[in-house]
Amino acid sequence: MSERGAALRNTRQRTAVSALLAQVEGFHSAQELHAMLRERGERVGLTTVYRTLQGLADAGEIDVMRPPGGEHLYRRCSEGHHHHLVCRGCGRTVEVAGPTVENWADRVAAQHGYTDVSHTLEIFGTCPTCAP
Amino acid sequence: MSERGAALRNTRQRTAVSALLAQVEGFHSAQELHAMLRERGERVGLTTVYRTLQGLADAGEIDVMRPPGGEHLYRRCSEGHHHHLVCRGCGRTVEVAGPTVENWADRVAAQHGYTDVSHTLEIFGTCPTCAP
DNA sequence: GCGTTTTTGACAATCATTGTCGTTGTCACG
DNA sequence: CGTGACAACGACAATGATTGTCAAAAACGC
Repeated sequence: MSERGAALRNTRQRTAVSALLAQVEGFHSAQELHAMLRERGERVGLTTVYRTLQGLADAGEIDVMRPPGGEHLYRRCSEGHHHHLVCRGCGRTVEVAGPTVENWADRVAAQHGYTDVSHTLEIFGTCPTCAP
Repeated sequence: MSERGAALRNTRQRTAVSALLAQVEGFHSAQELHAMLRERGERVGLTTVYRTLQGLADAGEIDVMRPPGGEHLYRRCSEGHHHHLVCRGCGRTVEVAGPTVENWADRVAAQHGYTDVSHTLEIFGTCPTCAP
């Protein structure tokens, strides 16, 4: 077990998960994605779906959101750093980029002497469609 | 104040949890807090600790953080809205308030027609002490 | 092809959190 | 001060997402 380059192998399952993520909209839980794969006739184990998603998340190819509900949600997102504006009602998600926040967070952290800074930010609200 | 029906009753257990939170520093999980109460000789059920913490969180008297690790962490914080700058190494936490972010988040949400906006923000970094 | 190494996947295990429900303590009102 | 209604407690069971296990299968380099 060398810590050296993982050298990820191309497998049918990994391809299937990536392909699925490229097609679906919005956030989905690992279990949902697993169910979708089964509907499509792809035989992929739930364990593998979890591991593949973790790998993709580590590689920065997908975003992970951990809503209060409990399940982790995954989504294929645009490359750059960004955040999410999520509707409480229908779950519709908008990607938002904010240099303002990035700078602010970095500056505040620096003021306290913190280095190697990262942050997580989620905005929740009610979208026009779901408003009463 | 109003008729807000909760009508929370004053119980020994609730007092104990509040008192403990007023004394400890930093974030602690429900299980940790429960263990501390037992050490102090307070007999409080784990279920009650969970429910009390939830109640306090709903009432806005404590903050909840859900780190990737999985456990929910609770902490008694200052009243106003603020965020946390947490050290990855030692967990030391600094409260930071940022009108900048609040305004930005509200504005962005409004631009997309979202109402009833809230947000969560955590900043992670390495504090001076833990830096190499 | 061949052997090595990674990956897979069915299943069990983990573990924080929530539900249950009979008992107990509080508080309001008489 | 007594009493009754009802919230809160708490031991335990249940839930359910995620992770660990490990033999079997697949991929890749040669």
